[in-house]
Amino acid sequence: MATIVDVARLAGVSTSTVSHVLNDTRPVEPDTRQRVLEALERTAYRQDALARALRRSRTDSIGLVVSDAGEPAFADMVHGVGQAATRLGLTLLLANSAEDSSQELKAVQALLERRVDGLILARAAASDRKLVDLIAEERTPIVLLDRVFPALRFDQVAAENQDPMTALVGHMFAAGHRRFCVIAGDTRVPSLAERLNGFTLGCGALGLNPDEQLVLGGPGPLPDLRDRIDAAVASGERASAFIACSTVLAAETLQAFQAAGLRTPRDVAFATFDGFSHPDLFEPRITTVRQPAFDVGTTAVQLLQDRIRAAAVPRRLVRLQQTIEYRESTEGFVAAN
Amino acid sequence: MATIVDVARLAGVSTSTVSHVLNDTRPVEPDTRQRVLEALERTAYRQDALARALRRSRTDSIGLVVSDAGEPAFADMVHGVGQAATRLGLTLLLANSAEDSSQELKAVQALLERRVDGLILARAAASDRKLVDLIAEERTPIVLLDRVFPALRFDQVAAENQDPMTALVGHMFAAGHRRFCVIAGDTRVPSLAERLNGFTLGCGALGLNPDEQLVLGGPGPLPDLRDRIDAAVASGERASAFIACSTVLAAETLQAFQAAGLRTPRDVAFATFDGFSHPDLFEPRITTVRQPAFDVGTTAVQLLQDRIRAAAVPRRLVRLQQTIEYRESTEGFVAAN
DNA sequence: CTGTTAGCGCATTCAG
DNA sequence: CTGAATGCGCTAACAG
Repeated sequence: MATIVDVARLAGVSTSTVSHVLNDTRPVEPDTRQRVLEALERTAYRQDALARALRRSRTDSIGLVVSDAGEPAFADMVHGVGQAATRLGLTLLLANSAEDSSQELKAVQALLERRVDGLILARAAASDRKLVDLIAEERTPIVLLDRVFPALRFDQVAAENQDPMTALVGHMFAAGHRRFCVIAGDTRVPSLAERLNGFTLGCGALGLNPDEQLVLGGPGPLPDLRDRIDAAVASGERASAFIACSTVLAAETLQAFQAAGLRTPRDVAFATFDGFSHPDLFEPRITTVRQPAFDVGTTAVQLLQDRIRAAAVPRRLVRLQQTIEYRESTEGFVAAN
Repeated sequence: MATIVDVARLAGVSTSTVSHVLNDTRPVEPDTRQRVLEALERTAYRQDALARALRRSRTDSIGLVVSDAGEPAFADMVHGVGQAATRLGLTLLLANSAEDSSQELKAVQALLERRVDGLILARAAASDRKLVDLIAEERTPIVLLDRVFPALRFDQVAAENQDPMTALVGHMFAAGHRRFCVIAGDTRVPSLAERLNGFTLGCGALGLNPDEQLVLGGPGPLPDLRDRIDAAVASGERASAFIACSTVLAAETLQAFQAAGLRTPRDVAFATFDGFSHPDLFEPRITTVRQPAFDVGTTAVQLLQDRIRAAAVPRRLVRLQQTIEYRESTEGFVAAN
């Protein structure tokens, strides 16, 4: 590859002049500029972003590490981050931790070694203690995505989780439901904990006996989750309404329904967070609390960019509103009271 | 940040020794090594991948540019590429061209400037002529993903598209269908052209009159696609079987069915390529030609890695088999002959 | 308006 | 077994 030296020699100027026409960073006499331009052309010169970054100590790149690219909500966030980055002329370095704390730590270190200008991080359910220490001391700007820890000093973005859940419970209560089963998953994940919290609050406000509500999940992975759901579905005291707190949990629940020969909404009411694609094309049509995942992604980039350009701006925690898409799966129940 | 110089000073050795213990690239006396290790620890040294790459002229990173991260098949491929890259210790730089030729060109240039060791490229439907020239002359290894151009000299990976379509037509023919509508989309995309080709071949082999088959699509974007589908659906001479060649085309088609009050398979048979997630959880259950998208991604990385390590290996074009998942949407038709 | 030069942080050759 | 010195390709003082 041709370097700036080759170009300078061919144009009969100094490397500094070449650099300055490349970056338009100081005035250059029209005809010398012209000569440089031609030399650039003739040598098929391509800038070396590495050398440039080393010298300027800025890479114009940002890193993104997500805990689970499999979930559709994350896929949309990644998409949003990518688009926003492109729009700002930033290259995106992507790493997937697959919910694994050691992979996550390695990924963050790798991105930091590559001197990304900033980092967007959706922490795994259980981060390595080292990771927490590492990012706490890190000078590179960091934005937390989706999995929000208000106690930490970072800029953060996530959907509003608690209130929509409360509203959802209210909606189903109004339809006559009194016994709920909530498939909560691993509540070490903040978004899931917030959703469960909204559930509890909602029940309390409605005067429901919390003990009668079935909660599947807690602070840790639930290896026999599917069995637990099956049991809840088969129970003689079965809840009339089921709420899944994420797409994967929803899929498990629907499978359990199917295995038990239950249909929605005929036999049970059902609603989920995040949900599936094309929800109106298929049956059952499921009431879904939908987060603006793409926008969560673009917002993360925005926060990061602001932080990169002005370290002094106050820390921000942005919550984006979710939308409840009401569909048939929560309709048609008649209270048995 | 501490540099190698700081570490060397603290350990009382030369920078070269530090470098050698870091990379384990020449023998070092046990106790000097120990001193270096301690100094590394005390300074919280972090290697600078930029400087390292500049010096070694290798970045240990690969670039991926996809034409449409929205399609679920691409999302899976990205996932596969990411996982394979991680496994090989490569960082992934991701860019999305959004099917736009100028964005695509810019993305490729940006990645090349960052001196990726290799590039995986799912070309947009209509690439800029400049892009074609650029990659043709490029020395950086390149692998073509999903959108395959056998005439080009690159390593390439894609699913087998033609045969499964032929088989699918045969399956539906056996069920009694004689009039097909194929929603083919933009046939400048090789995978779509191959699928359409398989359709034509399949019809020919079955003695079907090609003129009676309705083909929606061709070499270019079809802006009024949905209108055309609606017309095909409303036609008095409506086909009894519809085949969509991609997920987005399938979604359009299902919407058209819905708008016309048609149900699958009661009123029309339907099948699609790529398809939707959780196909057995929802109705209609759609016969789907499913490609191993994740594996397509990992294979691309494998080919690229081989090429990076040995430029002389012969060029390879890998086709991965698709699976036809037969479901209700193509059952239950009784020939009207 | 332009050229000379000193590093950015590291790997690596060459001496010792 | 170790150190000194060079340069990867570029930007940005500084000097003219």
